[in-house]
Amino acid sequence: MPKLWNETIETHRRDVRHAILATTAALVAERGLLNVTMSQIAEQTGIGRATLYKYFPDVEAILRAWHAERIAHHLAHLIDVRDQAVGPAQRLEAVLEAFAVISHGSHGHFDTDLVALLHRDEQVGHAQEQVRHVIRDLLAEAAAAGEVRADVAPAELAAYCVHALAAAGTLPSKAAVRRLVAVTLAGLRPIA
Amino acid sequence: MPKLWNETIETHRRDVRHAILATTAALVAERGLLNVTMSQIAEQTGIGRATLYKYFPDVEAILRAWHAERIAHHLAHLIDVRDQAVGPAQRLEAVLEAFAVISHGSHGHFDTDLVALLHRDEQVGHAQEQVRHVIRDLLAEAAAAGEVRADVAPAELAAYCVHALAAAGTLPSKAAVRRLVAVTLAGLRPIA
DNA sequence: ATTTATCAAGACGTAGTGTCTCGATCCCGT
DNA sequence: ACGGGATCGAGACACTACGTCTTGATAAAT
Repeated sequence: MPKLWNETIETHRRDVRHAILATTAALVAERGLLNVTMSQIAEQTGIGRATLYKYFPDVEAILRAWHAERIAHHLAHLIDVRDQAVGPAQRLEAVLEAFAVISHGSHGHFDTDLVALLHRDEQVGHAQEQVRHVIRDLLAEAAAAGEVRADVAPAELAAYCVHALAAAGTLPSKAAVRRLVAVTLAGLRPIA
Repeated sequence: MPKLWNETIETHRRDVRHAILATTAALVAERGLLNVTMSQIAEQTGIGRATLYKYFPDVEAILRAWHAERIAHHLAHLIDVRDQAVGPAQRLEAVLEAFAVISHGSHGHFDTDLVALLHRDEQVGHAQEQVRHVIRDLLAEAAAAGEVRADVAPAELAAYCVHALAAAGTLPSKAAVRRLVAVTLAGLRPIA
């Protein structure tokens, strides 16, 4: 007897998939990456093991999908924040602040380095690159406007921003996150 | 027939342990974190499975030990670099540069975020904290000398440095690493 | 109402685990 | 050189998880 039926087959599939992703992330957070099995995931999700295998071939595939969804969500949010700001420097600052808030909320839960730990999957790396590209393009705009240093390539500055703001996950408060953004922006300032 | 005997029992134990750590890290790099088993590790190391279980209870314990050794090695190196420099700003710059070089060499191979991915082990986190404390103390010295901004706590600035310089693992060249260090240091500069 | 899709329990063979035994080998201390 | 102690690996054993398959039940789609 299926336990997760509600509307159409399509929404049902989406709901099951989402439940699998959410349950897996929770199990990994609770028990660690190496101590989660397909049997546990099926049981905690409330579906059969055979059903789980119809959605994903293994734990690694589930984690990749979970990560890709989170990155896509973050990307959409950052683009939204970018589009609501005006002026190169303001847009950059708004996006970096939003990124830091995201990092702060995730508390470093394998958000950024999953690619390295799941055998360097190109798809996962690609999703992260999209976020970096948004930031790189904003840096290029701000550099062209003379509001960001132009002696370092925007791609390198984007890597700096993404990693520096990942520290937000280790900070205790929103105020500390704002200071981190200010310090990061200070590193981008044009040289006098 | 034991395959790794040479000198004393103590050196033998150390050699076996080191071989296990090195083989495990290589297997993880090759096959990914979730696809490495105790049976594979024993086989590739050239020891029996029962022997492997005498050294470590599971894969996670091996990875923790591997990580702790690398952190200890990095820490010793950073302290050495620190002690060879003179003056607060010079010592800070020297240590940050050395840290960036280490990050560059590791190419992000689960060096920094293993703690988050292996179920938040306090021991692993503690080892990383020692590195951060060295940098934090250098920041405090430099701030007291007026060479680093004092409006942000040294612990927060240390988190910023460690994460920003972790970007070195994604950079293609030593020159890019040097630019990253310069950008990171720019973020630390006292406000005019 | 019929067709199509999804489902879960159970079975099956496989792989890996974790522990134990035992004979072989080597280091250590005298 | 010898006896004692330590380590070793192969194999056995019972267990867990896997990955696939079958089958009858349930639900959506037409």
